[in-house]
Amino acid sequence: MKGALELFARKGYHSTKISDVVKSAGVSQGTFYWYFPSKEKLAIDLIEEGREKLRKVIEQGYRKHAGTVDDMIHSSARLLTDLFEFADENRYLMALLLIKGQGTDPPVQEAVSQTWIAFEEAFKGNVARAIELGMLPGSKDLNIRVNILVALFTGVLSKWLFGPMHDVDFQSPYTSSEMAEETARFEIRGLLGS
Amino acid sequence: MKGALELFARKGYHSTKISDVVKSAGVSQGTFYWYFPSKEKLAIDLIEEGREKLRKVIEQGYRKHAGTVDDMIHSSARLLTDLFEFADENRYLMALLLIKGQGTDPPVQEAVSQTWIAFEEAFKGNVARAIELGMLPGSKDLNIRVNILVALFTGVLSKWLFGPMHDVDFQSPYTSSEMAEETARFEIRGLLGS
Amino acid sequence: MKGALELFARKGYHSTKISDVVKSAGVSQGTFYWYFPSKEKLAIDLIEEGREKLRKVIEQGYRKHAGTVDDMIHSSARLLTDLFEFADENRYLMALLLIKGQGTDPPVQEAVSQTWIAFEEAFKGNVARAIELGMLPGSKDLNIRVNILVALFTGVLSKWLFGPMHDVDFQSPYTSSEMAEETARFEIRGLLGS
Amino acid sequence: MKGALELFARKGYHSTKISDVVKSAGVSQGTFYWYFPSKEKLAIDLIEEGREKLRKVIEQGYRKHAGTVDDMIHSSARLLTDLFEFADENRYLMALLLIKGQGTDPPVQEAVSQTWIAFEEAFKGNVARAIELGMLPGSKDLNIRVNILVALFTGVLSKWLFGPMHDVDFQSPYTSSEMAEETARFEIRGLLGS
DNA sequence: AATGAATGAGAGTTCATTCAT
DNA sequence: CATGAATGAACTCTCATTCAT
Repeated sequence: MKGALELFARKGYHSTKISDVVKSAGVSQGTFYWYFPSKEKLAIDLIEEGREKLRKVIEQGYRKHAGTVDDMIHSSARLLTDLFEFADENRYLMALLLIKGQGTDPPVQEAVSQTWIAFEEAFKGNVARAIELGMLPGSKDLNIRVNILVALFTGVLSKWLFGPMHDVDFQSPYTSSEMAEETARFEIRGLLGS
Repeated sequence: MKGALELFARKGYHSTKISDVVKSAGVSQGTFYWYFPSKEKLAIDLIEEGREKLRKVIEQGYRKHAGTVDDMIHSSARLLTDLFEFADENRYLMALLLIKGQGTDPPVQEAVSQTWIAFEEAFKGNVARAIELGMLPGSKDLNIRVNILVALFTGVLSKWLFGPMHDVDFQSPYTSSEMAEETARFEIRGLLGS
Repeated sequence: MKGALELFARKGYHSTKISDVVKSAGVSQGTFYWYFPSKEKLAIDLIEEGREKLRKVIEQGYRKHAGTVDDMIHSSARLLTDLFEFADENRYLMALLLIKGQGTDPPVQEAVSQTWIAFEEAFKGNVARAIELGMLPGSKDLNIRVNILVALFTGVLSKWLFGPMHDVDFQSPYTSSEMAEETARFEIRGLLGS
Repeated sequence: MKGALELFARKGYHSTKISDVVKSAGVSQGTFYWYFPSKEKLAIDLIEEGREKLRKVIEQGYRKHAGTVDDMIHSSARLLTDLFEFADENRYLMALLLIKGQGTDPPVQEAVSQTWIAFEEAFKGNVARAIELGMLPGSKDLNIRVNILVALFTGVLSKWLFGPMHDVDFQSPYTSSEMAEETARFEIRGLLGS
C-alpha cells in the first residue's frame, strides 16, 4: 500500500478513494480490508510511520559542543539540510503532514498534530542544549522561542517543497543547502544579519 | 450564510454538509442553491471575501520613514499586532485559510493559495520599501527573504491562534502584542538578539 | 413503504434488500433514506405499528359478565375469531411477528418480543377479569396459566396462518371461526372436553 | 464445529460469520470448506442431527396401557418432562429450532420445518394410540387436535426455555417437571380442570 | 488435510444537487 | 423567491467462498 501515500498527498484524504488505493496496489478491494481495518487506519499508519522517521532525522542534529556564531549557523544549517533532504526524499509524506492532513477526520488530524508536537519536542531538546552550552541567551520562556523556531522551519520547508500553490511536484529554484543556510542565518541573526 | 464559515472552520470542508449549512442559516436546501451554484462556490466566496479584508490589514502597515533598529522592531511589532488582532477577530476565516482549506478540492485550494500569494505580495512591498529606505541590507534575493518572513509570520500566527492541535477554540497564554513583539524581535535580530 | 412488510414477511429481514424495498415502492434508493434513517428503523416502525393494531383487537375482547361454561367457550371463541380474522387480514404483519422477526438484529428482535409481551399483558387482563367474575378457578399463579394460554394461541395461530412449512400464502382448510371454536373448547375443557 | 450451534443460537444465522465459526473451532477458514461445502449446509447438518435426537425422545413416550384420567395426566407429564429436560440440555439446538432458524434462507428454514413436522408426526402416533385405547374421545379430526397439542407444547417449551425476550441464557423459575405437570393438566382438562 | 491470503459481488448509507410546486 | 421531497451516483465496508501453497 505504498502508493496510497502518494495518492493522499496528491488528491487529499477525502478525494482518495479506496478504489484508487487498491488500483495503485494492483489488488482487489477486499484485499485492502484484509490488511487494514479502514481507510482511516491506513492514513494513521502512514503518518505514524513517517513520524518516527522524521523524529530520527531531528534527533541526529543534537548539538554536542559550544562554538562561535558562525559555528552555530553552520551547525543549524547542517541539521536543516538533513531535514530538507529527508523531506525532499519523502515529499508525499511531507505533503500529507504539512498540507493534506488537515481537511481530514479528527483521528487522522490528531495523528498529524501529534507528529508536529513530537517534532517540536525534538527541537526543544536541541535549543535547551544550546542554552546550556552558553551559545544562546537563556530565555525566560523557552517554549515561545521554540514555537517561533518551529513555525519558521515548517513554514520555510513547506514553501520550499511545494511552492505557493502547494503543488506536490513543485521544484524550488534553491537547493536544500542554499535554503538551509539562508534559513539558519535568519534564525540566528534575523533580518539584520549580513 | 455566515454560519458556514464557522462550520468549515470547525468541521472542515468535506465534513460540513450542505444540510448543516442550511440548518445554521435557517433556510431550506433549495434556497441555498438559489444563492450559490455549489458548495464549492460558497467556500471560494468566503475565502475571497476574507482575502480582501486580510490584504487591507497588511497594506496599512506600509512603512513610511527610516529609523533605528528599535524603531524597526516596534514598527514591525505594530503591524504584527494588527495582524494578530484581525486574525483573532476572524478566527473562523483564519482557520479556513491556515488549516482547513488544505484538504479540499483543487478550486478551493487554489483560492486559499491565492490568498497567501496576495499576502506575500503585500509583505514584499513592505520589505522592498524598507530596503529602499536603507533600513535593511539590500539582498541579492528579495524573494527568499520574504518567503522566510512570511513562513515565519503565518507559522507563528497559526500556532498562536489554534495551538498545536489546531483547535479553533484555543486560547494562547500570550496576548497578541506579546506575541507580536517576540516575533518582531526574532524577525529583526534572530535568536541572538537580546 | 407498505410493500416492505410483504417483503420482510416473504424473504425475511436480511434477505430483503433496500433495493427490493424501493423497487416495490417505485422510488429511488435515496428517497428511502429521506423517510427512514435505516432499514432497521423501517422494520421496527412496521412492527410497532402492528403492535398497536394487535393490542386493540385483544382489548376489545374484555369480558364483561359472568355466564355458563358454554358462554365462556363462546366468548373466548368470539375473541379468537376476531384475532384470527385480524391475523388473516394482516398476514404479512403476523409473518413478521410470528416467524421472520426472529433471525434479525437485536433491536428488531426486541421490538418483536415487546409485541408479544404486550399481547400477553392484554390477555392477562382478560383472564384476571374472568377469575374475578368467578368463571375460572383462582390460581396461585396467574402468570403460568396465561403463559400456557398465550403459547397455545400463538402456536395455533401460527400453524393456521402459515401451515407446517411457514408458507406466507398457506390457506388452512379450516375457517377462522372453526379454528377459534376448536381452540376455545380445548382452552376451557382440555382434551377431554367433548 | 460444535461451537457453531451455540453461535447460531446466540447471534442468529445471518449474524454468525464463518470467521466466527472457525475461530470458535480453532481452525482456519480454508479448513471449514474442506469439511462443509457451505455455511448453509453446516446449519442444515446441525438441524438434521438435532432432529433425530428429538424424535427419539418423543417416541420413547409411546403410550402402552389404558388408565384413569390422572394416569393420563401423569403419563403425559412424564413425556413432557423428558422433552423439557432434553430441551434444557440442548438449549442451543432448541434455540435454533424454535427461534433463530426462522429468519434464514429457504433451505435452512425447510430443515427446521421438517423437524417440526417430524415432531408432530411422532405426537400424532401417541394421540392415535390413546384414542385406540379408549382414553381419549375419538375425534372427527385427529389432525386439528394434534395441531393444537403441538402448538401448545412447542409454545410452552419455547417460553420456558427462553422467556419472553428469547434469551438463550434465560432460566425459568419453574422446574421442568412443574412446567410439565401444569401443561399436562391443561392439556387434558383445560382451564377448568382443578 | 490444512492454511490464510485473496477475491468480488453486493450491501447499506451518504449527500450534493435538482425540480415540481 | 422559497421549499423540501426526490434523486442516483458513488462511497466504504462485509463476508462467503476460492485457491495457491
